[in-house]
Amino acid sequence: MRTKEGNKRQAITEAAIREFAERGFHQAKISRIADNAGVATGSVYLYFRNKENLLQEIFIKLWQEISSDLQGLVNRTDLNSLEKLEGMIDLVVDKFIDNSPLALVFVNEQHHLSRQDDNVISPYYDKFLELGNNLLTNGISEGLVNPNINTDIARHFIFGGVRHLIHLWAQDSRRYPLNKIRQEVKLLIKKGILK
Amino acid sequence: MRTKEGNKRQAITEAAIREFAERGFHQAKISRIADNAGVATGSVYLYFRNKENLLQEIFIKLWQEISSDLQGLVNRTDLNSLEKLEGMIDLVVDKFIDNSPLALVFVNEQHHLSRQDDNVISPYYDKFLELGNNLLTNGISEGLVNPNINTDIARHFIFGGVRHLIHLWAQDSRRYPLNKIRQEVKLLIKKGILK
Amino acid sequence: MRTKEGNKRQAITEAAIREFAERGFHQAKISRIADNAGVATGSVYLYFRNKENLLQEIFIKLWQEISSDLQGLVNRTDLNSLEKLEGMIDLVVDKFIDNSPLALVFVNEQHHLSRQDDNVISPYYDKFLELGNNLLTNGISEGLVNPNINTDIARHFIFGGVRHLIHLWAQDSRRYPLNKIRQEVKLLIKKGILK
Amino acid sequence: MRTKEGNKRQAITEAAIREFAERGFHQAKISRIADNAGVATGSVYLYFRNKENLLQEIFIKLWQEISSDLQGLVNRTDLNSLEKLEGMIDLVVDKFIDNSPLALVFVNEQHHLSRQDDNVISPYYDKFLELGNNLLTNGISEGLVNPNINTDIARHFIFGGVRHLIHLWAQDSRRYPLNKIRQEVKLLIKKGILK
DNA sequence: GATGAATGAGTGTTCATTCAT
DNA sequence: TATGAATGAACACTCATTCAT
Repeated sequence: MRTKEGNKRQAITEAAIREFAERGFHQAKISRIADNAGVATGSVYLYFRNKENLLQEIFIKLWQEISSDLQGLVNRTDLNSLEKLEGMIDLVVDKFIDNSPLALVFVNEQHHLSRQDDNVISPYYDKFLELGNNLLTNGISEGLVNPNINTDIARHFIFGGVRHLIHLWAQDSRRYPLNKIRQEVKLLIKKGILK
Repeated sequence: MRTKEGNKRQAITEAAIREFAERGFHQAKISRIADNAGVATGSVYLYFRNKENLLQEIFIKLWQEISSDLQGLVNRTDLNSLEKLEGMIDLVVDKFIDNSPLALVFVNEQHHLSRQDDNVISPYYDKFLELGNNLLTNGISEGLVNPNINTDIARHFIFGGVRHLIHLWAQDSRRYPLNKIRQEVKLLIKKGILK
Repeated sequence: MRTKEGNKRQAITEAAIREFAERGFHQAKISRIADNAGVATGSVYLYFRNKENLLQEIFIKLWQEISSDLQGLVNRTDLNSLEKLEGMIDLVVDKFIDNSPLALVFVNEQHHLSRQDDNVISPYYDKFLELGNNLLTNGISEGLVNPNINTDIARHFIFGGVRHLIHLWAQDSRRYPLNKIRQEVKLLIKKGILK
Repeated sequence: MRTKEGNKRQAITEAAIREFAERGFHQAKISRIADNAGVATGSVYLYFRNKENLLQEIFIKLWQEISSDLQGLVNRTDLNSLEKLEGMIDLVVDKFIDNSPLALVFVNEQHHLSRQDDNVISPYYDKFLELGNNLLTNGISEGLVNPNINTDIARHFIFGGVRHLIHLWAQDSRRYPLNKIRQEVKLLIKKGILK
């Protein structure tokens, strides 16, 4: 069945996410993506410059959505820094909860992009992590966060931990349910690991 | 420059680590690895079955060393669970501290191997993480660790956080010095993020 | 020179026959076949699975044609066994008479295929030789053929003799003209070697 | 076990015959030949110029032996032309009867040599076939052989038939016992196929 | 816009041959 | 002579990308 006109770009993107998730960027074949999207091989190149760009666009869209959601979170005045930090975690988790292939791409293929010269997603990424920093810094001001921690490192530690747990979920969603992960991470942040 | 006899395997391995770190597995060229190792292209195949196996052997050696160091740590009776947990972090950090290309390979290319049928490193990996679990469980018994945490998730959270920080260091060792990372991670575990 | 559209498979096949005839299977280069066919190297793989399969398809086509011609011969009721045996010789000779490279491939490369697991041509080959046996057996019944001969061995003897003579012709068509070979073989079969 | 000194050349030759018979010239590996001969890879090159030459020497030795035996046959005065023709068949059959790998090499790999510029075996081959011609010609003079046949073609027909039957034997010695082949071929020559 | 046949650059791997020991 | 580790040329095959239709 031919995909509805105008939906081709979307269909290609979705097929690409599944292909990249399943095989990794280099084993992914444009022709298979096209097949699964219900379009001709050549049509992929009407919407995307090349294979690299196809991956890039997936990340751009993902980060734009995260970024947009983030804006709403930042603007809320009814939440303190800790609650906003939790909000960030929810936001990321919710982004993947019904799209585990996207999670696998997010976790496994980001380093392909950072290797490129024109790292178009780093602005989003940086902004995201900068907010993490702000929240931790503000949290210190608000007396919520331990003032002895290095906020730069702490945010990356949390990001890395969450990223890895999302990977586990995407591979084995039974053993590592995303909602349990979300809950446990918040607990770890709030209560710490030690007694 | 011809490499000293008997060092060829080692020279190839080291050149491969640099190549894999710099370009990633798929962009890595056997001929460039051979060149940089000072051997002929064909010589790579005297020591390694194929490109995949070359990567695999790098991981096997790395995990064997970690595993061996781990054994010594486990057997110590002068350390409590928390100290052993810190020891695990030191152990990983020390493994990479003078070999940032190896760190990049470790962080970026592990998923190539897990995709393979004969995942020869997962026994090491599993054992490593199992120890993390044991230490957290024992830590609870010893009254050191917060009994409300899910130890399975917590160990992965810590592993992911450390892994991500090592990646940052390997890319920008000035901004993220490994010793600072080590110190901050221990602090985060001990004191938690919140006040 | 670009080959007319739709003729590519045919052009590749013909170039392959010439290449295999001239150099033998292992010295044959896909890139040279493609060049001589006026197509790109990769295009060979649009039509043939691999080099082996390219040879195989040449044999399949050849044997299918022989098999088809054979069917017509078998069904004729106006010929006795001896005349049909002569018909088989004509049939084989006519298959090669304007295609000596094909003859060389037929004679020199058949053993590559028989070495393979999926010997797709042996059904044709077996059927062909089975008919030889039938004709000799019937010939005995009809009182035309010497009843003391072993028909199984005799058919192979004739086949081998013809095959070898075709080889000679393909190498030196002046000294061993195909029509003369055809005529002499029939004479040898009919009159025998001895007086 | 190391091969007795001075026997290395022989051991290599025998291993090569087995290897060539089993895999064909191009799939044959020098290193495997050396292994099976109980010598080092490099040692093969002490006795043979290269792989091609190794095959060549096998054929030279074979044809020299045939040639030598042939000499004895030619010189006999107690045999008529027909008996000498039968003697040629016996001579060839006896050459292979306890060495079927050699037969396979003889049948399958001869065309590798003819492709070469310096066809060192063709003198032997030509001499052998020339004798066939002489015997048939003399046979005509003696009133034994059908004077209407083309002796040039007839000798090749017989040679090709015998060669093909030897191939069958080498592949399936039960179904096509060499002594039966010998007997049937003589019968076919003497009595002809037709009644 | 859409197609998919055609392109051809790129590379992992093999193995005959060499040569330092 | 003998070794076997080392060499490096050679090539089948893949697949991202193009372009005539």
